[in-house]
Amino acid sequence: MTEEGARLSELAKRRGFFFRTAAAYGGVAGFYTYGPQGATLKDNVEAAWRDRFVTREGHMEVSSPDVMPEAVFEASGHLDGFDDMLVDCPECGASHRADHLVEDATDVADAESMSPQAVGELIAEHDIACPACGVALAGEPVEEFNLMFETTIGPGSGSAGYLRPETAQGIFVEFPQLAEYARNQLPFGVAQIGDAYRNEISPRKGLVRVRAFTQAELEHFVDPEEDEPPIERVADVTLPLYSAQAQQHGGEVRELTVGEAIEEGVVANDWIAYYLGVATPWYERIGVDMDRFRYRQHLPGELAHYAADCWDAETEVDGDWIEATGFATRADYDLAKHAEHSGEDYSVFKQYDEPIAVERPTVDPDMSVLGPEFGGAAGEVADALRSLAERDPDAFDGQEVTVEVDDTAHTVPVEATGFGIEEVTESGEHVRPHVIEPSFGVGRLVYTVLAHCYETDLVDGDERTYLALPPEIAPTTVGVFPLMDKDGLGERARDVERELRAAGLAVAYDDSGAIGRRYRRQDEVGTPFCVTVDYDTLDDHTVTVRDRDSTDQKRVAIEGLPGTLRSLRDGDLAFADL
RNA sequence: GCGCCGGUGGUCUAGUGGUAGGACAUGAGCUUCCCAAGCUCAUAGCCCGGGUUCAAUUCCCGGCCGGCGCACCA
Repeated sequence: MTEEGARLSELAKRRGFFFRTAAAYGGVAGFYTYGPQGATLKDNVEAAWRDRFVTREGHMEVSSPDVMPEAVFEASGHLDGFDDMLVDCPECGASHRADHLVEDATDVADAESMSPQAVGELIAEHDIACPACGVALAGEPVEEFNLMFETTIGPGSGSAGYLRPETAQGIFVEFPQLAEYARNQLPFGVAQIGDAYRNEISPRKGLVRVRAFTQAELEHFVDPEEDEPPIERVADVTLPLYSAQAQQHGGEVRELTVGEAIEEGVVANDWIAYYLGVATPWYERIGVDMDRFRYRQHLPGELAHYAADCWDAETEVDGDWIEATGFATRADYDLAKHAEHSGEDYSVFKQYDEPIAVERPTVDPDMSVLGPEFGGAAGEVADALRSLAERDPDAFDGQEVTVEVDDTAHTVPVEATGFGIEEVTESGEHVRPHVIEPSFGVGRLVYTVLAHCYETDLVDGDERTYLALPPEIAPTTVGVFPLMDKDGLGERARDVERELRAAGLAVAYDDSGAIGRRYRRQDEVGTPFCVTVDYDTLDDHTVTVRDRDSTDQKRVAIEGLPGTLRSLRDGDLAFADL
């Protein structure tokens, strides 16, 4: 780990932001516990997200269980698609995707859907060798590795359940209920902040790749034909865009406004462009250094199979770019899958302005003919006729029509099918919404903010470390100190502390050691303001308020202090204007 | 999952085949009093298991954890 990451994890552990889980038992890779500072910081980031992406957008929020039954992930594709087949080289120990080796060496196109045994046999048949060292891999076991954590629901063997690998499925699966709640009116957005779990092969880099992590996801359901985002609200926001084309041809990040990006077609999807415009000021609001930030478009080969386009918000920490958010278009992939697997209706009914008349082929089979003719199969023949009429009305042009039921052809005189063209009135249609998905990794944002807010400077010749966290997300808003803990100063300071807490402020009280040391303690956890009770306080009921970033102090009357500090926290008042 | 390197108080580290020393931090006290001052005292450590040995924190093996590289990251 390079310097930035090292000093960050040192500070995080020492000051209670985050640390390895269950270190007493040797720890466990890929799991981190947020300490007192970190948990509050994370809460504040989530609150800021909720404010911007739920409350102010008028979306709704849900909270679904972390464990879902197997069927959900069969439908979503995670059960198969989240499964990697690995084969290890006996010589050099390199680990390879077995299905990829087979696809490269044979004309098999979709080895991923085959059984591991079958893939192993193909490796032997085609004498596939280790790409790293050339040793034959025949006979080496092909092992499946699914990135989902499995569990059982209920006693005994129970039924299979999985910890969700993304919070999104908890939204998609409930779509019928949520659409009903939204009174079947598109567009609407459903958000969820919650934990997701992936049994990563190799967790790395502190909070960046972990096995249990918090996502803040928004699924915005839109009518693909009609709905347009309110681009004008964000048209002037500047986006640092690193397009797929730029990545492939040695280009660089381009600064374009949302309006320009759409105009030039750099961001093809207006909804994605809209959310990039919403998100950009938000990152700045929570303390991301926008000079170490970019939007990177997925390369064609990187795209998920359901995604037409995807942009990641990336932040630079330690020389690496961290994927902090994915802005994806998922089209109707998930809703279609759940509709297919569950048999439920994952669409909304869109009423036309005016009902329209349409001609529709219908059949009304004469069962007194079909019954005697086909016996028990008569019902199925009738169904087959109905679906044929829908698909291919021209089939009924002749004297007879033939349908297949269970591989048996049945021929029916057209006049017995009751075929006709009927004029019906349609008052609307079923629309399957498309989904725009901004998906935020909360832990990665917390990590970024800590890294980007880490500052050092000199105060009276002494080096100082402080976290320049925005007051809104700082875990503690104000430190309260008596200049000395005697002559009644401590009691006065306790009064101030109580008053500030009662006003809903996050307060840290500290009376240990010298005043300078207490300032430095609060600096290191990013507390933006400190209030000190001194001898003047006893006479004139004022205190000093000290600003973290400038270390400047101002005298402020105790009366009105809670309101002043709240205004400072909420950004309604700047310290310089005190 | 593989390879290389590593693991000593809360943190950073010194050192050793005979179980450890410092700095910072923390707590108590004195002192000082608006930016990590000083003094005294105190708390606190050799990742886990097995082996070799009279004796293992030290050497060997395995595990766990971490860093880096490879692979992986719908």
